[in-house]
Amino acid sequence: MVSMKDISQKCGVSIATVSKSLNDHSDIGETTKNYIKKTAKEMGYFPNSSARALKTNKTYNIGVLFVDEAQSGLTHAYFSHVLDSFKVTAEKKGYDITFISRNNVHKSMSYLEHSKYRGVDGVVIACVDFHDPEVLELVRSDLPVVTIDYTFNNRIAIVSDNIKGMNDLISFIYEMGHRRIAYIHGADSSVTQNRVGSFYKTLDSLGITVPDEYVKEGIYIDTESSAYLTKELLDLKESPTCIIYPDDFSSIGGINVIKESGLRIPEDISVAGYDGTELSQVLDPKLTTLKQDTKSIGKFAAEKLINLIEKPKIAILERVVVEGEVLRGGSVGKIGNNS
Amino acid sequence: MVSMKDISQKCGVSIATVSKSLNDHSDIGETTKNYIKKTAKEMGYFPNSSARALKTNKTYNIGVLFVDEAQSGLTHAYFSHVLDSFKVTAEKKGYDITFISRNNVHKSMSYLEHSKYRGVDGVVIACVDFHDPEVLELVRSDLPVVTIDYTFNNRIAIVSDNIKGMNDLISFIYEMGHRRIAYIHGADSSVTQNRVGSFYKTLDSLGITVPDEYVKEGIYIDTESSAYLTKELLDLKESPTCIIYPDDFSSIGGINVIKESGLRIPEDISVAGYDGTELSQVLDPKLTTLKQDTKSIGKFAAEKLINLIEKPKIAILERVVVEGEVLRGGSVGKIGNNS
DNA sequence: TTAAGTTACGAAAACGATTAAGTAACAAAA
DNA sequence: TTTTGTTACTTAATCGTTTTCGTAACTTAA
Repeated sequence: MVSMKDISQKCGVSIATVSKSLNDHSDIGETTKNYIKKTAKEMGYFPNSSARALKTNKTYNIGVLFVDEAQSGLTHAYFSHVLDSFKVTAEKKGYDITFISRNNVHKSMSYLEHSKYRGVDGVVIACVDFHDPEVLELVRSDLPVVTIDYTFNNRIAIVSDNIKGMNDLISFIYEMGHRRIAYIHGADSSVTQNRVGSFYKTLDSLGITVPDEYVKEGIYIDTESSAYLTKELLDLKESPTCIIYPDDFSSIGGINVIKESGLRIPEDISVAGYDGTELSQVLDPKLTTLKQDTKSIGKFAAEKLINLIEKPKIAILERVVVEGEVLRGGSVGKIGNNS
Repeated sequence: MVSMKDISQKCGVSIATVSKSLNDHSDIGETTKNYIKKTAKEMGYFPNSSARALKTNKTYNIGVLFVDEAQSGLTHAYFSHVLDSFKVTAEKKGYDITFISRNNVHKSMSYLEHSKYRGVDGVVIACVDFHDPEVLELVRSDLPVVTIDYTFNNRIAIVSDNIKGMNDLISFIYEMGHRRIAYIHGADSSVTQNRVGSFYKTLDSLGITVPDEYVKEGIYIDTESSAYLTKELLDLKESPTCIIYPDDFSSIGGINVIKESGLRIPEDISVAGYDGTELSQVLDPKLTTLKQDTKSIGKFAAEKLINLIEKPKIAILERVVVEGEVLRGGSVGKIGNNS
């Protein structure tokens, strides 16, 4: 690789002059500056990021920490969409992204240590177990951090509005005439808590009391549990007219069970998902679901994090709440005037 | 961060001694070595990767280049699985991964330049347009490279065995009694060519002539085109008894059309996908598909690339072909003895 | 006793950049 | 004319490592 030294020799100036020219310092003459820039380009110069990082303590690299219960890693539908948007936004601002993990050969390296080792300028944390001591260590460190879908006291957070999301979803289902609404939710987490809380609150404000049997704990992205729990719901004396699933994918488990028992969707029973993945829109009938705005979430996360990195004084500690949108698929049907 | 300097002061030795101790050089006494290692651990020392990279020209960082037609980025089902496996394997060997892209703020930076700028030790290339001049520049460079699903002359390649895969898939379908088999394939690419080629060859060797109308060019991961083309197939005077789709996801488009036209799967018509994603296994009936061994592909890619990086002399130029497996779902039904 | 060899460490240069401080050369002000 | 101020550079230190080359101190062989 061609270095500043090479350019300085070719141009007959000092290395410092080259550095300052390329970084547009004001104390270099216009002609020299242009000449150097031109030769640099001609010679195919690109800065050595390691050298620059060593000196400036800035890597233009952002760490991504993501671990989920299912170890689905990058294949996680929701996260991969958020990450993709994050990546695109970050790259536009000159940042690359690197994964922070513990698979590392340096077994003893914690997330924080890994981050410091790589010298990332900041870290985005998503979908992990936020009670993990190592995650807490990272959150409490002096590194710029934004969290996704979880809020810490002194950290910027980007959260999907699960409360409004669930409220909107249920309101739509209610408007369609449903009064017996069941909810198979995912494993316990702050996201789940918000959704479940909102589920109860919304129905309560609509004057509906939810039987205990209507709320069941399932597993995210798991069709077996959703299938099993759906059976339980169908076997109830008074079974629900609509079932909400933890997410789009797991709704398929329920849908299959429903069809097997000879029921039709939405004529006999309605179903709804959550996430608004591509999948939900190709099912037949289309799945009614709450589309989380993964694009905005990823974009905001990147913007806020980079802002925090570059202007730590000005950056404000905020909690950005990103609203979703109800996708009114045909899987939730209209029920007669039995208001 | 604590540096070698801090350790050297605490231990009363030179920086060189610290460095050599931590790197297990033979010219340091056992006692000193142990003492230094112990203090290093106590002080929470971790090497500064930038400094090390600057000096050694080794970053323990691998670049990942992935661009697909659909710009689906990380959300690409096949690729995200391959990448996840790649990532896990690489991390186990102490390598982190960084994405190589062109979204970068340094607009003029090519893939190769980006790679050199970041100083990645090697690059894995997948699913991109392998005719892109920039990709070629990278492939022809002096950087260690492995490609996935495409073979260059002087490069290690890991390829999914699309020829055998399609052969196996069709053989199974044939065994189930099908003789009129249609194939909606994806956009042109070497992967597609292999599959289509194998499709024709296999059927030919089974003594079946494929009518031109049975082979249609669709789009990967696209349900609209698969739906549209399925309609065309159903409208034929002599429509196929089985339709193979570009991939699992797009098969849904076809399945919906089939159901809408009142046909049952597999009683009236059979369908098959390709990939073997989770999705294929939760459809009802389960989709018959060819499961590509994404785990092995990612793992091999990482292993071969790291081997090439660490032992460039010994590493052999090979083309690793990874076989898939037919998942015999219920979507392909048995047809009577009309051999 | 002396030469040669071994062991265990240190000094210093180098990787490629950034930047504070210094310095010529020249112009403008007093 | 002298002082002061600009402008346009250069020098040199520095970031945290690695590594080559020395070099004491001690051991062994002659």
